[in-house]
Order: sequence, then structure tokens, then C-alpha cells
Amino acid sequence: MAVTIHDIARELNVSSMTVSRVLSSVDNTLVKPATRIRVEEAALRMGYRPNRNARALASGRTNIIGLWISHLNTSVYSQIAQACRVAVQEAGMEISISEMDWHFHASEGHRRFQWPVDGILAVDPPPQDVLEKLLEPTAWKDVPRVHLGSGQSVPWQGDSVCVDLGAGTRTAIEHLLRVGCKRIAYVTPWWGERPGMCHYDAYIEVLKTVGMQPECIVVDDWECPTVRRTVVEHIKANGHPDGIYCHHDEFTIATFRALRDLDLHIPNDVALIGCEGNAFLEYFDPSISTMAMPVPDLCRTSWELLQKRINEPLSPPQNITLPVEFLARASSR
Amino acid sequence: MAVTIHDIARELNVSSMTVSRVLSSVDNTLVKPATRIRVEEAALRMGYRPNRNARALASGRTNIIGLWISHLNTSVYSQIAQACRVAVQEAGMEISISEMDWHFHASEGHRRFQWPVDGILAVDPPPQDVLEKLLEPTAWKDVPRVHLGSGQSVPWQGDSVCVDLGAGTRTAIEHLLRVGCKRIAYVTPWWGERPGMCHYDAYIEVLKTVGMQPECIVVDDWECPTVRRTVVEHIKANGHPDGIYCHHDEFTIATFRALRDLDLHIPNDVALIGCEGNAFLEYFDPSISTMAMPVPDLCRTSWELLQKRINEPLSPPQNITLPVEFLARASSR
DNA sequence: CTGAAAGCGCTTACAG
DNA sequence: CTGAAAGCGCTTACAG
Repeated sequence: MAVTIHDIARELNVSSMTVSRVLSSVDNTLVKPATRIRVEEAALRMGYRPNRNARALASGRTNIIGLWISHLNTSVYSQIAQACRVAVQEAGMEISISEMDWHFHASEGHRRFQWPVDGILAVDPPPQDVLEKLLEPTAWKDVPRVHLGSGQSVPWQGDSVCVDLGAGTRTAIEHLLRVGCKRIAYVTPWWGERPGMCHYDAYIEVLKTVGMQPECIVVDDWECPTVRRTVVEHIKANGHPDGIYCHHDEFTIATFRALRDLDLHIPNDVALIGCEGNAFLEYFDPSISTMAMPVPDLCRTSWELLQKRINEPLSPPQNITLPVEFLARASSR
Repeated sequence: MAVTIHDIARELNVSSMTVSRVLSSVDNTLVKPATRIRVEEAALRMGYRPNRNARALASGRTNIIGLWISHLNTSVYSQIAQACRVAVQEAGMEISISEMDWHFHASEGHRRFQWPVDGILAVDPPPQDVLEKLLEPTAWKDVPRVHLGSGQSVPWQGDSVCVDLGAGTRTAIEHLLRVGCKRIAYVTPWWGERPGMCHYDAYIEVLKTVGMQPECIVVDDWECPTVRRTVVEHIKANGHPDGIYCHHDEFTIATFRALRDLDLHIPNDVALIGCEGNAFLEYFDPSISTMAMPVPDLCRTSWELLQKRINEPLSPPQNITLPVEFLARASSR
């Protein structure tokens, strides 16, 4: 059986409260230095490991921050998970990752998320109204929570940190115009329930100012093979644009391959720009331009807002917007 | 405050044991159907959410499986995390990911891993003796555990599932020989404390059988920019080999770029084969050959062994080896 | 500086 | 089929 504070207390002939004081680092009442040392030694010697379930139950605090994220299989998302973990750990707390598909039915909400956390970082949650309906029956609505991600046309309520992909997209499209593109296509997943993403709006808007026709290559799912096939078919049917902007970098990589399948030269036939900042893009030949998300800043800022929300529940909510950085490479020159 | 089973019991004028029986799905004593329905309705209506800290404390079981993995930032590892999650969830349990760098000092072991779990899946842990020293003071040594990963010269004790990278490497090198390579280099991280990885051994062994000189391009860390620079410098100093095998696919991607930096044609000047099965390799131009790890099978099998270990603690340990699959592509033709 | 008591929200084990 | 009691391993709040 595991060693408990009572075992240590008995061994040392002190009360378990004294042991708890030394080992918990919660109660900062002073303990006589000699006693403290004896307890610490005994704990080490006996292999004591605090039971955090018990600690959480008694104290009502877990020292855990939940990270709600839809998956960890793409580069940005795994970077976000990593950066959040680093930020949270610096404050002496931990991250617990819940992969949320955001698609569960509200009625099963009461079965999910049964492990208490002290706060939540929610990455790219659905729009406010959908989110509220999901959370309503789960009692999570009262847990401090910060939304972070790529931002939507309608901003989330409460605290949020968004990357300004609208401005980033504008930069990308304007760059394609500057290098002389006359026909700029946009490769994008099917929105489904999330219309109005801000890069789409920006794409449409910039084209309108120069009187250029939008050309959306809409992909049915988020899989690279589908993207590759869809782009090839689109170009076979419609001829090729001379500039392509991709919704995100998995799409960019698949589009790159589709263009090479068709033996189109990049950038001479088609200039290519992605969005997200996937590190591998630099290693392609030619290396591929992209709009880099400021992931560390995004996560650090979100964690700051969450700490503030936890410590000062009544402070006014903040909405922060961060810029993306354009990484110009050979694919768009 | 959160709703507890006592709140529901009071509301319904039953004992909290009855509520617990209905809601816990642990105690399978029969409850009168009418009572069961009343409890379920009240739980839903009142927004009851079980406190799993309390549940774990009382029952001694968490229904959580710990996944010990060094990071989630590379493709295989994030695939492994995903596949383990799927397998474990199918059995009605959850995964909790602990990113372990395996480098913490043994003396701080008692501070780590304080959340109890019912079992552990340990991905690519250090060799048996190092592992034991790390775990000795943590009381984790008694928790059911299965080792999985790319395998080592000296196998782990207890249950394990390893991918046969030795055989995979042999296949890759033999393929390079078959397409006519006369000088085959191996790009590899510096082993540090983990000598004797099996692909290295296999590389040396195959070259010996054909009387070819080994040529290791050793990289100081695991970062792509370092790999790129190291390969470029190596080739500038020594001329280029006509075949390269890379230790894993981040290295493959960086090596690809290094060869293009030097304006070497792939595969005409240098044939290239990676190891791991990174999905993006297919999208490069030319697309890159690799040895694919059987990730879903690896994780599913590991989880089966762990379940068996949990349910039958005294059953004999099993060591299973899985093959890799060679994906031959344009980079090595 | 130290300790005895009560309780966190559940389950186990037993009694009816 | 249902319930009263005890306890999981800690912390809180109070008393000394």
C-alpha cells in the first residue's frame, strides 16, 4: 500500500497535521525547522507520494488547468499544447489536455469532463451561442475560462486572445497582387457550421477592391489526400490560377503536391502562400511562404488572462488580438 | 456549489447509496426500475456531475491510463498519443498524457506523477536499468506498465511491444544497394545515453556484409536547422554519398533540404530514404521514401497487454515485435 | 509552533 | 431491493 501522511506521522511521533504542513506547501504556517527536516527526510526515505485526488477533494483546488482542444495532430495545435504547457508549468500548475471534438451532443455533456480543474484554456471553440448550449448542462460554465485561437467574425464573450488572420490574409493576398498575380484562388475546407472565418472575409474583401473574381477551391474534409485530389480536379476543369492562398498549412502542403502532379512550376506558373507557420514548409523545394501564427505569445497571453480571471473573478473581461507574421519564401516570388 | 449525490438523495427522499448505485455504474446491485428512473431524471435536471476525485479516492481506481511520452511535437509521437487514446477509450477508460523528458533527477521523482492512474503506457523509455533507478523512489514501480516503441538492443523487461526497426533499416539499406548506391551514409542524432539503437546496428551490419565503409553524419541535437547545416557541411567537406538513410523523418526532411541547398538531384545524385512514416514525405517533390511505423497496431497491441496485466497481474510477461513497412517512392528510385 | 476534530464526495462492506 | 456506518488521504478551521 502507498505511504500516507499518517504513516509518516506515526513513524515520527508527530501529528499528521504537522506532516501535512511540511509536505503540502499549502499551509504556510511555520513549522519548527528541526521538525521540518525530520519530516522531509522521512518522506523521502519512506517513498511518500501525496495522493492528489485526496488533496483536490479536501482543498477544492486541483492545480490543474484544462486545455480544451479539438485534436493534437496538426502542427499548430501541437505547438499550442506545448506552449500552454510551458506557460502553465512556470506558474507551478499543470495542464490536462482534453481533446474536444466540439460535436458531442449536449445531453451527454453531464457525462464528460468529470475531473475538476481550476481553469480552462479553450482553443478555437465554436461560436458563443453553440458553446453556451454545450456547456449549459455541464456546470463548467462557472469555471474560469479563456478562449484562444484564430478568431471569428463574431468574437467570443468573456476573455479571449485571437490571432488576426484577417489582417494576415490581407497581407498575403496583397503580396500575391504585388508579384503580379491576375487570378488568385483560395483553398479552403468546407465551413459547415462555422461560416464567416475571418480569412475568408478578408480574401473576398481584398479581391473586391481590385475588381478580381473570387475563386474558392472548397475541400470536403481536412485530409491531405482529399485536398490534393480536389485541387488537381479543379485545375484540370478550370485551368490554373497564377496565385493560391491556402487556409492552413496541411492544405498548403497538399496543394504544393497537386501543383507538381500537374507539372506546374512554383512560383512561375503558380505562386503559393500558406497560413499557419508549419515549420516543414521551409524545407520544401522551393520553400513555401506562409503566415506564421505567434503561438508562444498567444498561449502566454491567454494564460495571463486566465490567471487574472482566477484571482480576480470580477475584473472586466479582456479581448486581445495578436498579429501574424508573413514569412516570404521562394514559392511566392 | 456543485450538486452531490446527497443533494439528489435529499430531493428524492432516498439514501445516497441508492443514488450512488444508479449513477456510479460500479455497484451492479439491482435498483428498482422506478427508483432508477427517478434518480436519473433528478441527476439530469439538477445538473449533477460526479466528482471523480472523490470517486477515485473512495474506490482506489481512477479509470485513467497514464501515457508517458517524451513530447508530442513530432509526427509519430502525436500519432501514438492519438492511437493510444482511441484504443483506451474504446474500453471505457481515459488517457492522461504525461510528457516525460526521462531526464529528471531521481531525487525529484517523489514530486512527480502524483495523480494516481490504473496503468501506464510508457513510450520509448530509457533502458531497463536507467528506468528502474528513476522509478525506484516514486512508488510507480508497482503500477501495471507496458513499454512500447522503437526497441533497443537490450529489450525491456516486463511487457513490451517493439517495432522492428533493425529489420526495417536492413530493408532500406538493401534497397539502396539494389538501386546501385556505392556510398551509403546514415544521418543520425548523437546517441548520448542511448547507444545501440537497433537501426544503427543494422546499418553497420549490412554494410559490413558488402564490404562498404560506414559513413555516419552525426547531428548534435534533434533540431531540423542543425541537421540541415550538419549535412551541408559534411558534404562540402567530404563530397556527397549517393545514398542516404535517415534516422527519423524530421531528419529526412532537413536532409532533403540540405541536398537541394547543394543543388544535388534526388535521386540521381543522392537516393534518400527516411524512417518513421511521416505523412508529409509523400508531398515533397520528389516524394520521399520511408519506413512506416505500424502505429495503430503498436498502440492497440500495447493496450491489450496492459489490460491483461491489470486483470491478471501474475500472467507471464510478453514481448511482441512488429514489422515496419517500406514505402518506396521517387526519392530512392 | 502543534494538534484534535470535522469534512471534502464518493464507494466499500455489511446488515436488513 | 435499500440503507447506516466507516473510510479513502488529505486540508480547513479552530483551539491551544
